[in-house]
Amino acid sequence: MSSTGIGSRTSTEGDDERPLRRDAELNRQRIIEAAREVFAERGLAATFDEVAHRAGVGIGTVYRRFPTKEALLAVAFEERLREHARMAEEALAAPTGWEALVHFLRQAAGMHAEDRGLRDLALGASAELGFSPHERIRDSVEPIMRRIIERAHEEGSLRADVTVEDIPLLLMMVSEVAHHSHAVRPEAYHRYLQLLIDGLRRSSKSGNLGAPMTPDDVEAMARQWLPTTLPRR
Amino acid sequence: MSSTGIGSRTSTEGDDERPLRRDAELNRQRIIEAAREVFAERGLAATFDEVAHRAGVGIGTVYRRFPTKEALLAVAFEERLREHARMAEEALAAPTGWEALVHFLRQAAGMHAEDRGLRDLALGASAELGFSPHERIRDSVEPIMRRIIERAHEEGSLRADVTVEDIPLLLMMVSEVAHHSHAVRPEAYHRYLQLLIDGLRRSSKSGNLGAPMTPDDVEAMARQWLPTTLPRR
DNA sequence: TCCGAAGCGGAGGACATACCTCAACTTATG
DNA sequence: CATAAGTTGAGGTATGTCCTCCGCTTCGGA
Repeated sequence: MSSTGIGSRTSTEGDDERPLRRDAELNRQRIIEAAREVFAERGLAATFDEVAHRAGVGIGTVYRRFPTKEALLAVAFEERLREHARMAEEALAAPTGWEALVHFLRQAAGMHAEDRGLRDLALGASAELGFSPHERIRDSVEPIMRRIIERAHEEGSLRADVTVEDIPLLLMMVSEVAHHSHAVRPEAYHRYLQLLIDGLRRSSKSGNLGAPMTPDDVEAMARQWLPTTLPRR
Repeated sequence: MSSTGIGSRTSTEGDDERPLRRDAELNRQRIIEAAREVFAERGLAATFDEVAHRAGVGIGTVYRRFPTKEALLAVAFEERLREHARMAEEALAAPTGWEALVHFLRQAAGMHAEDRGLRDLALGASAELGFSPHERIRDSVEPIMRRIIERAHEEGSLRADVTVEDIPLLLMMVSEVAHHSHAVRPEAYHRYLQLLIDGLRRSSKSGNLGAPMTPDDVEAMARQWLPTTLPRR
C-alpha cells in the first residue's frame, strides 16, 4: 500500500530523457506498484493487461512506459532482489553453518511463497534479462550458498552427499507447494520444508542419494520448470 | 510397442453395440496405444489432436470412437490404474510398516515419473470421472496408505507428526521434480525422494511440522495443482 | 488564457491454441 | 457391387495474449 520509495527514474541510464509530465510520472508509479502486486500473485507469467487493469490505466500506457516486460520487471523487482541478496548475507552471519543453512532456506522459501515473481526470478529465468546494476540474482546468491554449504559440511552437521546444486531444487519443490496451497493453507509449505531440512541433517541412518546434480542439470531444469519471461519469438 | 492385451471393447457395458468393422477396430487400438504414449509424456493436458496425430488417424476418427476425453482416459488407463492399486497392496505385504511406506513411495514415485498422466489421475482430478468398474483411484489406494502409515506409527519408525494426508503432497513434490528433470536427468527425483524419506524417519532431532493437512486441504491443493481433465464449460 | 506537445485509452488486428463438427470421400463386407 | 460403416481434415467457434495506432485529453510554458 505504501507507495514510498519507488524511485522516479532520474539519472541511472544513458539518460537524455526529459522528466515526465506530472500526471505521467504518477501513472508510472501506479504501474510499478500494480506490477509488484500482480507479479507477486501470479508470477512472471502475468500479462501486461493484468498490470494495466490493476493500475487503472490503459494497456497503451503501460507499453508506452515499459516497452518490454524486462524493463518493467527490472524496475519492479530491483528492491526485492536486493533484499533477497541481503537476506542471504544475513544468513551467512549465523553462528553455525547449519543454522545459516536453515535460516537461508526458511527465509528464501518465505520470500518465494509471498512473491511468486521473486521466486521465478531468483530460481529461474533471471539469466535472460540483464539486471540493471546487479548481475542476475543467482550470481550474487550462489557464492553465498556455496559458503554456507561448505561451513555446514565442515561442521559435519549437513549430510555429506548434499551439494549447493540441491538448494535451488529444494526451493522449487517447496515453493511449488506454497503456490498451490496459497489459497487454502498458506503456511503449508513450512511442513514440507521442515521434512526436507530434517532429511538434510546428518544422521546415522540416511539413504543413498545417488549422483549429485550438476550446475547444468539445475540450469536446464530451472529453464523447463519456471516460466520464461520473454514471449517466444 | 507391444500392442497386445488392449482389449477390444466387447461386452462390459450396457452394450447393444455391434462389433466394429475390422479396420475400425484396428484404428481404435492404434488410438488407445497412442493415447497411452501421449498422456504418459504430456499428462492429462494432452490434446485429441496430439493423440490423433500420433495414432496416424484423423481427429474426427478419435472423436467418433471416444466422444469425450474421459471415455478415452478410462480405456487408456484402465490397466495402469489397476497396476497402481496392485502395487499399493504389494507394499502392504512388506515385513515392517516402514519398509511398506518406503516401498510404496518409491514405487508410486517411479510410476508417476514414467507416466505423467497416471500421476495426474492418481493424485488429482480422477475424482471427476467415474472410472469404469473401479471407483476413482484415490478411494482404492487411500485406505491402504492409511494402514501403512498406522503400522509405521505403531512401530515407531515413522515420525509421529506425519499423517496420510502428507503422502499425496510428497508425491506431488517429487513428481514435479521428475517431470521437469525428465529430459536431463530422469532419475534426479530419487535424490529428493530420499531426502524426504530420511526426513520422515523418526529421529531424536527433528523439527516441528506444524498443523497437519486436512483431507479437504489436500483435495483443494490437488485440484489447483493438477490439470483438470475436463475442458471448462 | 491558450495551444502544441506529451500523454492516454482501448478497440481491434495478428497470432496462437484448443475444441469439435460435418460434408465429401473411401472401404469393408454380405 | 451396393451400401452401411468408417475416415478425413479444413474450418467454425471460443479463448487468450501481444502489441499498435489514432482520435481524444491534459499539462504546463509562453
